[in-house]
Amino acid sequence: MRFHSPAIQYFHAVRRTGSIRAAARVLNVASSAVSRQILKLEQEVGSPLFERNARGLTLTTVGEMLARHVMNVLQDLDRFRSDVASLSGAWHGTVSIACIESLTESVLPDLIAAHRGRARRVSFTTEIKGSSDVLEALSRGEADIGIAMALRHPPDLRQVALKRFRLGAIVAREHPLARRKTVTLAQCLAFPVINALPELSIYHLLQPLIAQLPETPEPAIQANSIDLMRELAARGVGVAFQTQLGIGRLSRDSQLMFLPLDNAGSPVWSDLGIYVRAERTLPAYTESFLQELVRELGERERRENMAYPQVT
Amino acid sequence: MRFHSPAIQYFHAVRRTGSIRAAARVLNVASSAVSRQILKLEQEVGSPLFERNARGLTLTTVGEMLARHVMNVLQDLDRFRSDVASLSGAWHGTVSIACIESLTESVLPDLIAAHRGRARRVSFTTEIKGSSDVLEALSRGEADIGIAMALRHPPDLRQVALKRFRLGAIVAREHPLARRKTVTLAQCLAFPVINALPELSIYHLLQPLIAQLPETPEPAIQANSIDLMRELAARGVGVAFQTQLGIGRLSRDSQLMFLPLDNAGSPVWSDLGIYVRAERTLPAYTESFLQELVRELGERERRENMAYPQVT
DNA sequence: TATAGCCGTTGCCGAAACGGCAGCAACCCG
DNA sequence: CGGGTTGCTGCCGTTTCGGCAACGGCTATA
Repeated sequence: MRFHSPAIQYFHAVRRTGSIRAAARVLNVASSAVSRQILKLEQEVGSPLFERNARGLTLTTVGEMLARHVMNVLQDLDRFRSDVASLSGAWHGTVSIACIESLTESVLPDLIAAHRGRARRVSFTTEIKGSSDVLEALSRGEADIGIAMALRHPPDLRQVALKRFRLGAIVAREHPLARRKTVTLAQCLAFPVINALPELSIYHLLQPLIAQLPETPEPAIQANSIDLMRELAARGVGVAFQTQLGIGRLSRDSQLMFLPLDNAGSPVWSDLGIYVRAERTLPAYTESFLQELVRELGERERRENMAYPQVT
Repeated sequence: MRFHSPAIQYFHAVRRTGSIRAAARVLNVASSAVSRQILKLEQEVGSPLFERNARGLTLTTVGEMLARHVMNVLQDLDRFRSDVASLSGAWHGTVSIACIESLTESVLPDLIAAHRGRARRVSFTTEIKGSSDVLEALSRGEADIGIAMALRHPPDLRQVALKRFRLGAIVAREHPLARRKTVTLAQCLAFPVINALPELSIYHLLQPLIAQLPETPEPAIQANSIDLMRELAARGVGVAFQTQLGIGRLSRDSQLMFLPLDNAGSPVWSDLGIYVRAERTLPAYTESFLQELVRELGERERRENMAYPQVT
């Protein structure tokens, strides 16, 4: 089912690999063929699509415009294929997800496992990244669904849903703070603290609040792995910060306590956004998973807000 | 700039013309070439795209799916072209509008004239149709922007804006009703009435209300032209029904009076929707006009509601 | 019932496009 | 200064495409 001119596919491969010869290897054709198609494209558009650097190709402005068009075409082709397939009952395809780390503990594996139980022939590709990398991967067409901190998102992405979760302190069961219902940031900083590095978005949530405090002691530990921070907190090394989403299993085992943060009487929110490329209609199997994801996150949001009502 | 395989373009032409030979004439190629491309497509998709009737071709279910994909591709190609053109400062293209008749008197000509004054190289195609035909033309990709009564719209269309205008009685200045501020339907029916035929959406707005009345006299005149109804009302032939949008000039000349309808104390609304194909990003010049259209209709809605406040 | 006018499809053949191979100059890095 | 890479370009066989003419199927009209 390859009814689009080879130039389209070749251009797409060259953009992704950043090199004509590399693209040719991926496509299993001679590099000369790829080179010629690119040149032909540039002639028809009437403007160069790539800047030829010594070590590969970079998109020009016009090239980026064409890349956007080609991405729309190829992604819509995928959707068409899945539409035709689902007509004959065969539901198969690959859902590609880019996601931040806080969902790896329970949300994502639970959902994927459940979905695979129902639709065995739908496979998944997941990639864990930082929030801004998630959005970037989505923009570049390397993922279908993106889950990230709800920052300002580029206009070519669409925010499907926005769920807010309370940020809280994570401490071991034996920790002195563990018997409190809520904690303030100042109370936490009296103890050794496990801080996130700037590449994690928790850093950007907490930093403004910490900066307001009169004194800011050195954190005991800084890390860029949520998993590591969680495990450290469970061993009583210090106080970590997370939403409850990220500590599912250890919380169920009662090894970890989640204490909602109280910032001058109001909660500290961590906004989670679900994103999709705006100029695109998703294949049926992807759309189906997307809706389950939104429903599940909504459910967790609801449950949390019942467990820790907003009025502290 | 034809970097999509000929099969795509041929398929599109065949779908629009409903015949291979007709498509070949439009495309300036031999009919055999078109036939072969269609057969090749069907082979690659693995399923027939058209049903061969004695007098032409009709899309199958799979064919409709491919038609949707092809439409997305070609419309997005248009947008890409306009993006490239606007990069070099040249803003040109054609905005294609499908619209119901009530806007032909002032809204549409005013807007188009103003826009052409600013962007001389943007041309327009307008087609006046009934509401459901407007939506259908939009779905088939025969228009970029659709303006129609806000019925339930198919899921492949997106409602960009929804503006509501008061439905009113239109009478000549000398008409006995002309000195009233508002009128009820019963009051109107005491006089000769110019009714819309079912193909106009006013009919479907008024019919339910008329049916509620104890007696429903025969209308004096039935017509399917808003222009004609307006001119008849101006000549004192009877009472017609319209929104104020459709009677601009004659109203300015004070030949016609607009009397908002009062239905048991509440106004009768006529909802106007602006529509666009959902799976599509508009070219810059089209988007620009669309925004002016939405702004202008919003402005008219606001002005009307000030002239005839909701509380009667 | 015969016929003229559509329709889509198919063989045949020349023309155009495509892809593979090998070799070119330009560049980076050690 | 070589060894590696990059993209580009003749040359040539293969594939694809399009035009022409003809065929069978169908409809409407005489």
